[in-house]
Amino acid sequence: MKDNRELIIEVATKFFSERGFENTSMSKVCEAAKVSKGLIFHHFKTKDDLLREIFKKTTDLIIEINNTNQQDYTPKEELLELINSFFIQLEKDKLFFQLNLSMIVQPKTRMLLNDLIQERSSFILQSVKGVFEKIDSKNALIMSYLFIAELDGIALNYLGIFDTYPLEEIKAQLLQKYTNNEIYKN
Amino acid sequence: MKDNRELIIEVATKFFSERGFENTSMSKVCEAAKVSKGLIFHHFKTKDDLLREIFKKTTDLIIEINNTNQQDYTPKEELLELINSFFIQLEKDKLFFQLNLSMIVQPKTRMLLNDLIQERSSFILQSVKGVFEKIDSKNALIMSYLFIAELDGIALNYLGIFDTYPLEEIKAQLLQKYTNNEIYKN
Amino acid sequence: MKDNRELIIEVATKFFSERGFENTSMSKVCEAAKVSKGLIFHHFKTKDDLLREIFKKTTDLIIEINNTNQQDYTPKEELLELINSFFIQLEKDKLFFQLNLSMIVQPKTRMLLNDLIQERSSFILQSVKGVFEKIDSKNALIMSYLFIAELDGIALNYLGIFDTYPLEEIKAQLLQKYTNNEIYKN
Amino acid sequence: MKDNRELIIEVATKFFSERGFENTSMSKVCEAAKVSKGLIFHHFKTKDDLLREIFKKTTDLIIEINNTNQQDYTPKEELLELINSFFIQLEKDKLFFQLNLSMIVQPKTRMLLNDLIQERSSFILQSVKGVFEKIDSKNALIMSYLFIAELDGIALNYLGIFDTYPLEEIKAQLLQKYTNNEIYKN
DNA sequence: CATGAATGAGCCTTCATTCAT
DNA sequence: GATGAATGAAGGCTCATTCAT
Repeated sequence: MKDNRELIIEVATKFFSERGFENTSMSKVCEAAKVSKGLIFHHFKTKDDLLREIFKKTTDLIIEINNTNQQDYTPKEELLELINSFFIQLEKDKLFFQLNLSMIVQPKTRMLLNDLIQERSSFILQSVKGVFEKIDSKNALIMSYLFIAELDGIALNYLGIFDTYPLEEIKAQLLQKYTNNEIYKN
Repeated sequence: MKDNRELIIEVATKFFSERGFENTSMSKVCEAAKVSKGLIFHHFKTKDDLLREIFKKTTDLIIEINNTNQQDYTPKEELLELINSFFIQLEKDKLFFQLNLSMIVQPKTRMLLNDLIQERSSFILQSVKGVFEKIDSKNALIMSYLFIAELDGIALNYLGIFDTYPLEEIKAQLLQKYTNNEIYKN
Repeated sequence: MKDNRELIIEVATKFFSERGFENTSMSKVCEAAKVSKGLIFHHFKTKDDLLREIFKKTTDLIIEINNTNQQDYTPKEELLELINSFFIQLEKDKLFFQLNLSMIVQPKTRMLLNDLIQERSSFILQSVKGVFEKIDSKNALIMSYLFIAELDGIALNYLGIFDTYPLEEIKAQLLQKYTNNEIYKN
Repeated sequence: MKDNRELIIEVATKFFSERGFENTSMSKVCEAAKVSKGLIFHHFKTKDDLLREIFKKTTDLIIEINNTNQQDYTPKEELLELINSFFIQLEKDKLFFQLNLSMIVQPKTRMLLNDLIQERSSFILQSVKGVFEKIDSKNALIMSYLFIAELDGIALNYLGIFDTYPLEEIKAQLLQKYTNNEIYKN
């Protein structure tokens, strides 16, 4: 039989993604996981705890994805690889992005997860900055911020705002833009 | 005496921004507006209704802000003006952005507001595209999408992700980028 | 323009019949009658008042129906006429019976209408007894009670209990029964 | 300690009988049962659910009462026994009849219980028909309908319409009527 | 590790009624 | 006669959480 703790996390992640944290009750999670109400509180002290556990897991996943492309690429190749895997992931697992956005944007969950969010974001920032620095850009930091903003904005718009979003064209445009040497000259 | 309906909207907007829709109870709104519980349902059939009303108001505000800069600017000036007013607004009224992001990102509110969100976004897209087209860019549409994503991503990161966000530098970088002729050559 | 007071009574009667007294709100009545909330309370001090007014009206109607057949019939003909018009009315206006039954059976409405119910029932009892007495039955009173019970029971079963109710056959049986001289011999 | 679920049913049955379904709040039931508000919804998903549970229980009780007289009676004795136990029960437990009538007559509860009402009525009809068939009456079905209507009408009048109801005399009359051979000759 | 009865606060909503205009 | 804003109590129901077993 499957590990119950893991099962609960799985079900809760799915529910939090689809309906949001506030709109998912512990009871519903129990029901869907075919687990007693007592058990969920045995494994996670509170609902907030469960959320934090889930956030940590998604952070691990993000790091894992980013780590795989640490090969013997040139900096620019690294960048392209980053963009590439971002778009692939975005198309493959919308719910994953949905969950992360909503955890960050919802006032209550942001407060709850504040420390973990900071940890994760500074990791990502450093990671991206590492790449930009190698391209010898004078202002690697600012470029990293903008790069991240661009990708996050694309995810946001793709998921929440535009009914039809030309993901492919945008990806192409982005790839071209970061290959173009002009933008690094300032 | 102040108009109660308007007062309720004001208070609710503030609460929805600060704590989120799900985390704001109608009772709390009534209490803060010093109004009876019945009255809120006299003016708005449901809580969802109240949310829609608020979303419509923020859309109006967004349109209003964008309309003021339709003067005898050159296209590039228009763009700079757009960026400028975005950053000014972002710093001046974080809650306004917070509210809009969370309404769009929260699964439940997004569902509730879906039609209104589509309306608003296509208005914004057309509006931005109108500017890019005048700059004679071959792919005004894609550039518009990217431009919007960039700004949205900046708002998202500024509000939710990074504790310290170098807004000024980013703005400078952005202004420079969209003045630079290079990016329009493709 | 139609008289508003009458209009309200009409709409309320319909709603009370279809959904019951407790399940009909004054607001819904106002809405359906296209009348302001204030007006309904201008014409009827309370909801209970409105109910009593309606009950009185239905009593008037019942009396009216029963009075029309006070012609130069023989007693037995009178009885048959009574049965006849009961069945005709039952088929023609189920809601009318529905309303009367529910007003009498619902604890709250019965309490509210108690005096009016007693008035009406004793009128009906006297009316029926008047007929049975002429048939020279020794126990006209008991027969009247049973006669009324039979009709009420038929209405009750027809409306509420049996999905398919053989109203025609039952009517035939009843007509025959009260023509048969045997039942009067005791 | 007593079983809480059963206790809730008991209290609710009493309240539904005395004040009607719509006029009994879940809170009142909880209060009277000395049980938390949450518990009632733990055992019964909704108020409607609780009602259905109660209706089922009263059906069981009705069936149970009717089953006890399946002894070696002649058909006519069976009938008299039926009448007898009906009147005994009617005097002993007015509330029981009150509840059943109001559940059937109230538009909302009838809708809610429709399937269960049909089930119960057809059981009773078959049960009564079984007796009349043995008396070799050509039209057992119609007689059964009339018999049931008569008893239901008596209950209705006794409980709801007439302040003073000569139950004893009516019972006597009824017993005599169904002993009399005349009524079976057609 | 696992169950599910039990709690009590809180939520959205409805409703009869009042009152100033 | 007529309107509709305003009230406040009450209602059904949900939910995170606890605890005895």
